[in-house]
Amino acid sequence: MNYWLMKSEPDAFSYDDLVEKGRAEWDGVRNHAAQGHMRAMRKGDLSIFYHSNIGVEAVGIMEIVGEAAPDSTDETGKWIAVHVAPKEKFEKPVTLKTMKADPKLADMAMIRQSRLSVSPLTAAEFRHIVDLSKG
DNA sequence: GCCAACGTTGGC
DNA sequence: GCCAACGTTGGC
Repeated sequence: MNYWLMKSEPDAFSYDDLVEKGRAEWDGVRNHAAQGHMRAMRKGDLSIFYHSNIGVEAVGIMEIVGEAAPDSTDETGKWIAVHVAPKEKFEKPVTLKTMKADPKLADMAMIRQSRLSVSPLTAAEFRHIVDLSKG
């Protein structure tokens, strides 16, 4: 099982939007590094849902429920998307500030390369973020 | 193939 | 709104 972190601007698509839909295509990713990570995702993998720009915090966990398939919003046929479902909303979001200040998270791919919209997490990083969300 | 110009992302 | 990081485009 692998762990991931995926970003979305909440005014475009928030964790609550995902809860409401029950399942969604994670589309619109147009970056090769991010695409590579999505291709490596397998059913049952877990991902942190992160709100960029507004909130700037990790807000919950989602599960990968559908592996790489053509992105329905892409007409070129070059890009893929995965399907995700909500798993657990954090009681207390974990802010970027908190993550940046935590030495256990200093090597997080997203912190080292802030613009990467889909990034891998180690199991330890994932568990630590979940722990932080419980206060 | 190099690199400058430009566009986008995302934190602050 | 500003700016840094980074990706893409296009001239040469």
